[in-house]
Amino acid sequence: MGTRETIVEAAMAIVRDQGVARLTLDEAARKAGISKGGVLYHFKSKDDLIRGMVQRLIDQCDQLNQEYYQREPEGPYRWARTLVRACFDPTGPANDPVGGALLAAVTVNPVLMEPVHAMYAKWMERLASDSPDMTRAGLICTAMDGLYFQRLMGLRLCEADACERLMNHALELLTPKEGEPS
Amino acid sequence: MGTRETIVEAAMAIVRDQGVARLTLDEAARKAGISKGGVLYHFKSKDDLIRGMVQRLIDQCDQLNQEYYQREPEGPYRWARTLVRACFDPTGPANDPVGGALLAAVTVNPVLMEPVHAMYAKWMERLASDSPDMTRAGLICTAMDGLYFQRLMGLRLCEADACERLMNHALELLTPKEGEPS
DNA sequence: CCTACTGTACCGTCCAGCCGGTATAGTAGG
DNA sequence: CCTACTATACCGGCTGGACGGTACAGTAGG
Repeated sequence: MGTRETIVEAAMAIVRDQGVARLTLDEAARKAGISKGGVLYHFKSKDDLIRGMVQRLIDQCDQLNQEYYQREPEGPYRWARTLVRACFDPTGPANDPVGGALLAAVTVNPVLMEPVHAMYAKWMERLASDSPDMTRAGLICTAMDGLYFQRLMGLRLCEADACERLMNHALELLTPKEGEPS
Repeated sequence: MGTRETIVEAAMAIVRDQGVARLTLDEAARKAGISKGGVLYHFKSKDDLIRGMVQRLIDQCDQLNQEYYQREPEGPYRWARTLVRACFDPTGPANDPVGGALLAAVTVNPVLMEPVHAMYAKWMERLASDSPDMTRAGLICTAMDGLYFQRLMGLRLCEADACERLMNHALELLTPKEGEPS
């Protein structure tokens, strides 16, 4: 694995385990097993490092969504269903406990959120492309954001089984019944 | 208004207008029109100040929920409907643009989240007390969290009208139809 | 030797928390 | 009424440490 990736990985781990405040160049270097100079060689500033973290998250999400999309049967709400399934992937970035605290790090510098905004816009576009009822799809996907939020905040509302019921219920709501007005 | 409240108010404003990173004792003092010493007289540390902010948020939420609960007709999902309505209150804490960035401030010190956890637990209890289908209620309320998350992150997915449609759709899903199971 | 990369030493800034001080009000004893 | 003492509220300078960023001196592989 490239040094760059190692550093990003280390930075993520720090945020996850110790909170955003603890993310410093020194600490990231230590955790990555190199020196601060090394970190600053690869990322020319702390903001730059955070940018790297954000990009990584986006890439992971994109990849995961792509995979689930392939696997999801065609039909209405295919993208919405994909998003739901990806959100519950136990290995995905959404389930890294407090992992996305990356986004919290971003709170410090809102400008760094722009790539995320772009990602969201893309998702919405996809969602709109195959959702018979965009309000319905939006509501369900917003619930997925809620799940993410709860994880970020350390709220443990979903025990494993309640979690699965939640997912199934969301999917049900995205499966138009026969004879139901779209 | 007591000095304590003034300080909390000032701190909130800073976080809302300038981001968490800008929240310092000096700045809070300046904005509140007193000196740093004064701030530290009322809150013995920065963490303590943040604790005060969290408490204020909780109190506001509680009050808002109480109000909406009174106004909400009896019947199944009364609490769930209350939470939905409160979430869309334009003057409520949930709609203070980026206001809840308070929670982001908290990201800095996860320990300070404990009161919020307690609040959540109470909400869940209430929710469970009058929801025929807890999975349904949980999903909808999680969507409300998602809304909050999107606001925190500066994602503007709800234009005013889409927002209203979302709320109505959520309420519909909490209004059991005649002849529907459960 | 040169390029890519890593390590170390250091600088300037910022900030939390401390502390000594001031002002005001209340209270008690004589 | 006056003095001594105490409590509350607030002020602002100081300091020690942390952190981002720079400069520069290696060093290993090609």
